[in-house]
Amino acid sequence: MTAATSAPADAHGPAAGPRRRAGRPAAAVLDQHGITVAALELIGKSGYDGFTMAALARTLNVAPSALYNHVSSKRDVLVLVQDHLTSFVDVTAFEAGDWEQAVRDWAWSYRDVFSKHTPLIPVIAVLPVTDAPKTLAMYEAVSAGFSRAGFPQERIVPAIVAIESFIFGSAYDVTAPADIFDSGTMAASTPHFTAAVQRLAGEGHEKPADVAFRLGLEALLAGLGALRAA
Amino acid sequence: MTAATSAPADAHGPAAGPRRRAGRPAAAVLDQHGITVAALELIGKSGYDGFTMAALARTLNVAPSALYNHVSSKRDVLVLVQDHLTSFVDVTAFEAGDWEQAVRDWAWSYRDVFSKHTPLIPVIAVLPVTDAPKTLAMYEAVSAGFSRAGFPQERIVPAIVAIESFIFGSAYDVTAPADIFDSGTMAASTPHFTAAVQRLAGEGHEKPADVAFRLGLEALLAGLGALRAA
DNA sequence: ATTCTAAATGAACGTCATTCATTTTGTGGT
DNA sequence: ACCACAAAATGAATGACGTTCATTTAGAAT
Repeated sequence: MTAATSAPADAHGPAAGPRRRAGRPAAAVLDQHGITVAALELIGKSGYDGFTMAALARTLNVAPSALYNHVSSKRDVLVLVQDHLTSFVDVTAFEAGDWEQAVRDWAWSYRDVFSKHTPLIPVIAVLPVTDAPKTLAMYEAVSAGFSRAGFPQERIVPAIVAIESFIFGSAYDVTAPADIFDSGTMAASTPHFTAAVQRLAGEGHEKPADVAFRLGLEALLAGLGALRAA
Repeated sequence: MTAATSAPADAHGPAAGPRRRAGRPAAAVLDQHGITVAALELIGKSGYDGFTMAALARTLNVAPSALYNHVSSKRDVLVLVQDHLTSFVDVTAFEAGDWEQAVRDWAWSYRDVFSKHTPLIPVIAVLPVTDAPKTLAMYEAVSAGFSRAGFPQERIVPAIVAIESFIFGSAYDVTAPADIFDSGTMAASTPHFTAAVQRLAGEGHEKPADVAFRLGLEALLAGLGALRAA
């Protein structure tokens, strides 16, 4: 039921060599990687509304039903895209340098990647890491960094989950319309909120979503950083 | 395009009295509030998968097309449900008592309400407050509390947005399967992460999502609380 | 009684994801 | 070379859905 990426083909490297037990037929016009790349490109061009199995098949010059030899559902394609996107998240700062800056770089990068792909968030959030190897690799890099920074083992996963939750929520925030907080005709009945919103508009030219993300992230960094061993 | 809740009927109280210009016909079997309540009940019974316009119409003993006299789309119904649910979020602690405990109560309550309604989160996150009066009322109560607690005006909205982002992300987390972090066969290649996950399982009996939420929320409270005036 | 109009109806439509029987096409074994 | 196998591709069909529209219904105002 929840078995994502349960398609027939193996999920090893591109050139895995002859490995199958029985006869290996057909020129293989299609494979999971090709589908993933085509899907990502299609999403970039047409957005998630234009992303249909039919449209995906068309870009691959293939019948829609052919896709189902390699993926078991549209959700499966989204899982593949999600995992592929995760490899664009920058975790290099965890290898060297201090924990705080590493988390900062990672978090901003993570948010930026998925703010253009918010329809994937409901998928990511409940996806077992087994079905997403590159995502798992990201977690490994991050938890290694936390461990090296002196984080108590039993707090590492909760801390990562907390930061990730903040990132996912903030990714949505990026997509919100600029006037989302305009109270319109009810402004009179919401004086405190309306005043706070007005103070916001006058501030610097940084995007509101970025201001909120920075504020929350720095607060999290300060609060979580205190957990590290001296 | 983004004009939610653009249905013909007024959105005032239930008994708004005679107000219309011309003749007021029909016994009005349906109205927005009735639709909202029925939708919420249907979602509770059948989940968001079972929530179709046809099913909603059936519970109201009405043809599906009749719904479109009161709402302009299915998304519109979700907006109504969202706003209705927001009235279940507890903001009472902001009236009296200290800021930190008020935010704590609010945040837990907010997360608990929407963790059972995660399909609404993509809707909420980009919805102009004008289309959601009860949500606006919540913001008013919260920002009043922030203001009273000595928060600088220009930081109030970003702080609320940051906390809300964390709450939305955490709501998804509640719905994640228990074994989401089980690395399976790749455990060997992810030693740090696997070790951290194992430390987690051994800990107390509190649900992992609750542990992460508490950790992140307390960190946010500490970090954001420092912004208050003395 | 006539008229006006919101509300309800039922029959469409169009879009999708998905399934299935069938055909195609290399490859490995003989 | 030939055969048999099985993965891969095809095209038609299916079943949900959300939504639209011409038409009917029925209360309220004049």
